[in-house]
Amino acid sequence: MIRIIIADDHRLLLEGLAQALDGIPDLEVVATANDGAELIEAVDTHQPDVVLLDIEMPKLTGIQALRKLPDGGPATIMVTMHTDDDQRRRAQTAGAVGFLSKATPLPDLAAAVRAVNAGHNLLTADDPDEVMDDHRQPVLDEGAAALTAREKELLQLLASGVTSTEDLSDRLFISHKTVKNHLANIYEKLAVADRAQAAVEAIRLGLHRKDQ
Amino acid sequence: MIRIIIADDHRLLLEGLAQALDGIPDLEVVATANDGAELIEAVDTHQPDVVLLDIEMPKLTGIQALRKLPDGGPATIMVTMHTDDDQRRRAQTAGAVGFLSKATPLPDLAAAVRAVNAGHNLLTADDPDEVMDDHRQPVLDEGAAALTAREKELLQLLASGVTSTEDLSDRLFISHKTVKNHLANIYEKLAVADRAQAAVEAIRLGLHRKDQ
DNA sequence: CCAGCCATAGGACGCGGGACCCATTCTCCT
DNA sequence: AGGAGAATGGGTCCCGCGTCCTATGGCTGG
Repeated sequence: MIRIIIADDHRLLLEGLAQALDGIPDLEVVATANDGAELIEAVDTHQPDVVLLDIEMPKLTGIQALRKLPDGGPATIMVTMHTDDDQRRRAQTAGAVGFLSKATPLPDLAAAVRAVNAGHNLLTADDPDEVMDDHRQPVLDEGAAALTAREKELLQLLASGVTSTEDLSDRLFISHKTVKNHLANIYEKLAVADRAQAAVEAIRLGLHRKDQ
Repeated sequence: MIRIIIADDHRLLLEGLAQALDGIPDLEVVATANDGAELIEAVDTHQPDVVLLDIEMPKLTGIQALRKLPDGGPATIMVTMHTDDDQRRRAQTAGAVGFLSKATPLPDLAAAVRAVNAGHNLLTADDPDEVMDDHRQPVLDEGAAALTAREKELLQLLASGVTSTEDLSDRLFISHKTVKNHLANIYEKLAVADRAQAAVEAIRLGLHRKDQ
């Protein structure tokens, strides 16, 4: 479990990102900070593995806060609105080991967090993309990866509250028997015993939202 | 359930915020968009109740996208980095009914979403703060509010994948019969038909993580 | 004090769900 | 050409689940 602190003065980003990262199995957000001063205190209190730090912040800017962090402290990734080579250099000089835009997709951020936690410096690496790729992990476990398209459709319905064989067969335009066959296959792949457990698992896997 | 679409080119904010809002029982993020063009399409497809729209976006700015939305479409709240009276006026002229900084705390955003969904215009209201305060608490279904402590315990187990009457009675140290009585009461209060639907509903209500 | 609610427990009943069989048709990959 | 897997549909069997009804003890508020 990688322990993370996020610092950003934009609370919507801060609170949203905290919840999103917490939802990733191997990541844990132990604290959040609204400005540089709070960050210094939170790092001291919680001793995180990784810090995500916004460059633009009131009171103490990200770079200033970064300089105040102890040597040998947490690996720090700067997060910024506009990517700017000049700021990137200053971040590196101040001790950052990563530099990402706020336009980065969430899985990339997660990969970067794992990479710097493993000791990599994404700012000095020969091939940062390759380092990142090495720390991507499949979102789904192997059971879920083996699900067919039709089985996912059925799971989506289950997770949205369509639970009876009758309703499922109506929605999918197939017979009761076929629904029960699909369900039996799903139970085996997800290692569950009944449709209630399958629904819970489907939601955990994020299959309840949007198609595909 | 208030159906929401979020548009922002900063994916960390977009994906984080989407997950955070989805965690609120009466809110549902039905789609996200990375730019104005995607937003127009997503609104057409999903017909949301409320749109959260970043002002600064590539291709089509928030204001431009807002103008392209149909009259009588979703209530739109502009979300912006730097609060700027000039932009606020332009947003209002273009048809926005709310205007918030990205530094707004999450509960305030949720309150604003509920307020505009209820027909309020936060830009023209006499006392916007009072309108917001009136919508601060999530409107939980009355059924869920009527759940007893024991029923919530049972629902937590259900939502964590303990689904058979046998397992439930073992975990709660009560007889099979009592479990079935509790379940029947839960079904009535949540207006569901079986334990699979109850599990889905329990997760939606946020009863799956930590106690209380 | 007693009415009302909650948690507990039991009995009886009918239907649906899950387990284990099977077959057919397609598509895709080798 | 052949094989693997996916999607479809069928049959049987039995236990579990959901429904209805009843009952008792404990707590609480009017």
